[in-house]
Amino acid sequence: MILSDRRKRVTIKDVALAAGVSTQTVSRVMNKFSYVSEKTRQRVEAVVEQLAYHPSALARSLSQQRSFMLGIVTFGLKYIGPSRTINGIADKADELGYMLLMKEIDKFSTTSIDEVIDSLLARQVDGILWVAPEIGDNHSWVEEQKSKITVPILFLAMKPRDSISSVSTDNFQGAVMAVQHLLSCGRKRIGHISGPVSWWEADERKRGWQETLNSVGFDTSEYRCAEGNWSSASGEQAFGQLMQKFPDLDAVFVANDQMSLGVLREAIRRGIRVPEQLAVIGFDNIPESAYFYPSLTTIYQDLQLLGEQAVQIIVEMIQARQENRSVMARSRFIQPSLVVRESSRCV
Amino acid sequence: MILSDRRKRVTIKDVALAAGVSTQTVSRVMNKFSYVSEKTRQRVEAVVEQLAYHPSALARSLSQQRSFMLGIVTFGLKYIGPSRTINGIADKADELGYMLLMKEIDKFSTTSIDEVIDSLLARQVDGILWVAPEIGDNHSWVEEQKSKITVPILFLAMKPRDSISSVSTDNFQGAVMAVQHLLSCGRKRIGHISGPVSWWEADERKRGWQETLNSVGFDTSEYRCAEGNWSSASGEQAFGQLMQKFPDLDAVFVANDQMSLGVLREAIRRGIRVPEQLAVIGFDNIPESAYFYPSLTTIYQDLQLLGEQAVQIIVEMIQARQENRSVMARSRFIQPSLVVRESSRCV
DNA sequence: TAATAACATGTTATCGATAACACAATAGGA
DNA sequence: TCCTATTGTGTTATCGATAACATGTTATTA
Repeated sequence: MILSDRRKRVTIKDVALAAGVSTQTVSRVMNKFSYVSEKTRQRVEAVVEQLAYHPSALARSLSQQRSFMLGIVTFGLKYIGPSRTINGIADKADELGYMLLMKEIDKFSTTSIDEVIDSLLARQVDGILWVAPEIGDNHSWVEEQKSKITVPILFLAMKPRDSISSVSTDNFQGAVMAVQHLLSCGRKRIGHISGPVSWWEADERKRGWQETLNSVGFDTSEYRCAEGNWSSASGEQAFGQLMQKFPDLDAVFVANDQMSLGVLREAIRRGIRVPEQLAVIGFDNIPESAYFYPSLTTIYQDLQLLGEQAVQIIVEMIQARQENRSVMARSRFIQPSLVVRESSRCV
Repeated sequence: MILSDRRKRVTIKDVALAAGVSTQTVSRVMNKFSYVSEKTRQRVEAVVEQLAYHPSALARSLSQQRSFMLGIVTFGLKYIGPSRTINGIADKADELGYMLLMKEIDKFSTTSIDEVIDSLLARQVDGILWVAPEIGDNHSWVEEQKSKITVPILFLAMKPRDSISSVSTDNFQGAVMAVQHLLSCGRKRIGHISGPVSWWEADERKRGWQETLNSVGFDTSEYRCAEGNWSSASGEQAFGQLMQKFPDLDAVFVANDQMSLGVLREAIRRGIRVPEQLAVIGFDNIPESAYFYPSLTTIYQDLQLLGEQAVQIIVEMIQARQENRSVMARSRFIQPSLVVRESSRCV
């Protein structure tokens, strides 16, 4: 057992030399396929074992022009949403043999977006997953720059657009379900606390609330809505405003669970009994929401699944491009579901 | 303006050819340093601009034997803790010019650990951050395998060991602060709901509770402790057990905020008034805890900072190795702090 | 038995960059 | 003026693998 210099990595040449074959043969053994005699194979494998040879994925990427890495662009990793999604991405990527090259962005300036994409492309990622919310027109660059991006790119939680692929939770439908549930419990005056409406997701949820009320002929001339910023603090505050203007509210659909928590707290402070006087329904189904007081009815969006599907789809796109097939860009939706708990018990 | 084939990447050769210089000169222009005449520089830069040349970081990594990538090994990304840490890591890495190559593990078998490390090394990461909890002896491989890992490695949240570098929150000290706070409020019968004690972090928090009570001469012959699994459900259940056995409890230190939420809920169910009859203190300071009912006193651990420091340290280790200096392995602690809220108001 | 297919292996070029070295051309100092 | 140091640029080798091609050896088939 020869111990070579610790610092130096064992290369395919070392193996070839030690086994008395060409590097090409070693490469063949490592990658299966192609013909190698049993005898040679065993000899090479023995040497590989002995020298603890591990091929350089880096060199392989360079020569194959393929890295088996996915570029992940995220925003707001400290929040639970993105990290759940990443979790699903990581699982599926692992299963399909891809690694993740991550880059977090903290703003949406054109230059920073350019830089991020360049840095991923420079490392030869095979595809890019854009895991960042659509806020205002921060996705407008997509149309112009799309042609410059030389690898498949898939957007998560983006408003559907022609000729761009995306996967999103059906926020609109989720909101519809929430409001229908409240209606079915006999609630008549249903308010809404939205997320920042410049966010596409927040806007969709709001639209779902509004259109559902319209569709059953409810008066929405009075605009029973306040805007928060996803935080519990903002939920608490928005609910205060709402109650000030509409003391007769008997239900509120809140755009996420964190804000719902703020609502519940403020309700207690004001002596409003939930659900007797006021039904509350959230969105997301964070694990804690089952232990709020009262436990929170909410719309469950499966972000883990979203991440998994995203990887599945982008890998298909990568394979298609590899085989020179072209695939239709497509926008997909994942359906959320209703989780009924105490905060909306029928009265 | 010549539009070349979309598919083909612009290489240094294309630039060299177009500018009428050697590739080496282009390389010199791209990397500053070294002598290039002003005239040549401008000509090359113009061509770079025109062809939209972006150097391949991949090729550079191969030839420089340096990738400016950090390997990140995580566990339990779906929980908020790890993702907060990753957030800090991502920020600092970006600042220092590193990208993150992520790999999530879901179990701790020796083979899977081997595989993970190999896959990172195969891609030539410059260093590895191990962002996974120490559970039982799942870190025992470190001692044996350390020599095989050819790049610096830094562990987060690991029990200090000689000749291994780590950064952790001082869980013991956090627990001490929590219990001292309860004592200073005049609480006499202080229970504990721990995390899974096979986790080093959980064990440290428990030890802090125990030793603090011992140090002030409190009777700990009665073992006022129950074990949870970090979830709200387990907190609720553990608290039930605890009250069954020790109905006279006047305070409880809970090993994380999620479990505390379960405790608060169960306390309400049992008609126990918090904080009048029972003080509750958690650990972590998740954003929601300020909006629990009552709002939760807790120990704040700055995971973001933990991540940032980790990157800072590993980059120093990388630089040291690059310059062939050796650095002492060191275990570091980050101090948590006490956040007082309603759930422990003095009576 | 000769032609052909399947198997087995080696050689050379390539992926896209940088390192190391070589060699001019200029500038400054003795 | 000659020598040396500083600049500026090109050439060749290298990083660690695979692709493409070439070639030799068996086995199969007509």
